[in-house]
Amino acid sequence: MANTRQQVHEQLRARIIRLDLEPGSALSENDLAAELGVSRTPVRESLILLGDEGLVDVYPQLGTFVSRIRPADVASAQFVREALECAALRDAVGRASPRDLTDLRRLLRAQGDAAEDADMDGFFRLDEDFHARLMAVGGHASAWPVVAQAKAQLDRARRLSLPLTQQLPLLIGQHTAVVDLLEAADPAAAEESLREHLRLVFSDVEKIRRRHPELFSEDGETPRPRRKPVARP
Amino acid sequence: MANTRQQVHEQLRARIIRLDLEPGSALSENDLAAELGVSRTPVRESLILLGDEGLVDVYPQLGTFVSRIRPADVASAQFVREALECAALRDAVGRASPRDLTDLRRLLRAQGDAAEDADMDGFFRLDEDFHARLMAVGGHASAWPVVAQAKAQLDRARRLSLPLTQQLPLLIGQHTAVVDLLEAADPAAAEESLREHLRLVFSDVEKIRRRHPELFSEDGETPRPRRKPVARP
DNA sequence: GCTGACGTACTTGTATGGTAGCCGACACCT
DNA sequence: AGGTGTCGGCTACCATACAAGTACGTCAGC
Repeated sequence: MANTRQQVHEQLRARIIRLDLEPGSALSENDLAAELGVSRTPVRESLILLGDEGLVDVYPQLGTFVSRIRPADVASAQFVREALECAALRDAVGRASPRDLTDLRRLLRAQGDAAEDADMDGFFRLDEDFHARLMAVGGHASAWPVVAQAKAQLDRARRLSLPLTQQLPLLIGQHTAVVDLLEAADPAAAEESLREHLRLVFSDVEKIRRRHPELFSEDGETPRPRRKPVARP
Repeated sequence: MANTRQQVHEQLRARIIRLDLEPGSALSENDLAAELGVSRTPVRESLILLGDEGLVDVYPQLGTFVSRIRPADVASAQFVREALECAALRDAVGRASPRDLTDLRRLLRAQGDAAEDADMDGFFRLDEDFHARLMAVGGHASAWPVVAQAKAQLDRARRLSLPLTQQLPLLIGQHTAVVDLLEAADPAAAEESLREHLRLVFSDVEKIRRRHPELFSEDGETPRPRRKPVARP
């Protein structure tokens, strides 16, 4: 990719979602530009886009900060994701070709392998591929970016919940159930199964919130972050 | 609002949706900066955001153009809007307070007045208010921006269909039906009524496509637009 | 008349300089 | 001691300069 801005944007986005950049930490245009070996311009433009996605908060003349996870945003993202994926699945039932089904089942097997190897990054990618493919089967691949943007808010917290590795087989089982019901052409049951699966992710986020409250924004908190104090002589 | 970028962004966005800036026309950073009396930077940053929304297409080293309406994008936007608004309406049934219902009915009356006065801009605003309020009643006000972004693709074409003014009472009637069924707490009928309403808008876009094909991107069209010829001496 | 090379004018992309505003630290006054 | 004014350093914002690239108009050559 020739475009510096896109490179910076993708890299920062990945780092934020991986929690490599911690919620609440400051992001200075100057520091990032120096660290990445580019000028401030593409960094700044990337931060503007990330602000639009809700992944960073920009306070003019004060600083840019990795946004803390806002419970209201999580609920909103979950609503968007659930509504879109379930609607797409309803359209997918009856439209799935044999090729679609074999591809989906291949993804399921790959997820099983990744779970056995404890390959978290691989499992995450395959999970994303699975859900994207499901929407594509319904003829709504072009709506996936909307889901992906909403998902970003959830994935930051989910990444922490996976060390509870014993859940992986459960997730794969739910995926399998969705595919089975899709093949059986039972729209209502398929949708309910998918909804249950997505809601499980939601409750995971709530668990993480209790275990890592520092990643979330308290309700009564002042929205204005503090600048880091200078070193005293 | 002190922020120049936001001002430029909102103004350009409004102009594009109003079709004041015609699909396919070139937008030069320099020209816009001169016209608006600001430098290239805020203009450029606005164009990046508009590109992210799908309202302009940026071709590096070639130019930036108001995007033609892509039928695939219209279908995608319609899917997103329908899924989200219908899901929100399902949640709204049974939650609507008397205050919600009176506010909604006040909006309906205002729409009737705007229709009588042939106040198109006013009717558009009230239509937007109505749908936003409907989602708020379901507790999903924060998901409205997602709908609004999808709606932008539809509204560009809709603006042309409204001179068929005789449709306005039909739209208001459908709005009224939704509120009636919401008050009657009939989720299935309310959802079906809203879906029919949204689909009508969708079919309007198709009508406009036949009457104004120049606003839409042909399927076999080369994606690379031509640069405007220079004046000869 | 037709074809192909080339120059020019335009575009967006990137880098850098200067400005207004905010916060924290600290001396000073009450 | 508690409040207040000022100063310094930092920030994002905006303006501007430079670089890389594309397409069109021109014109030489056939």
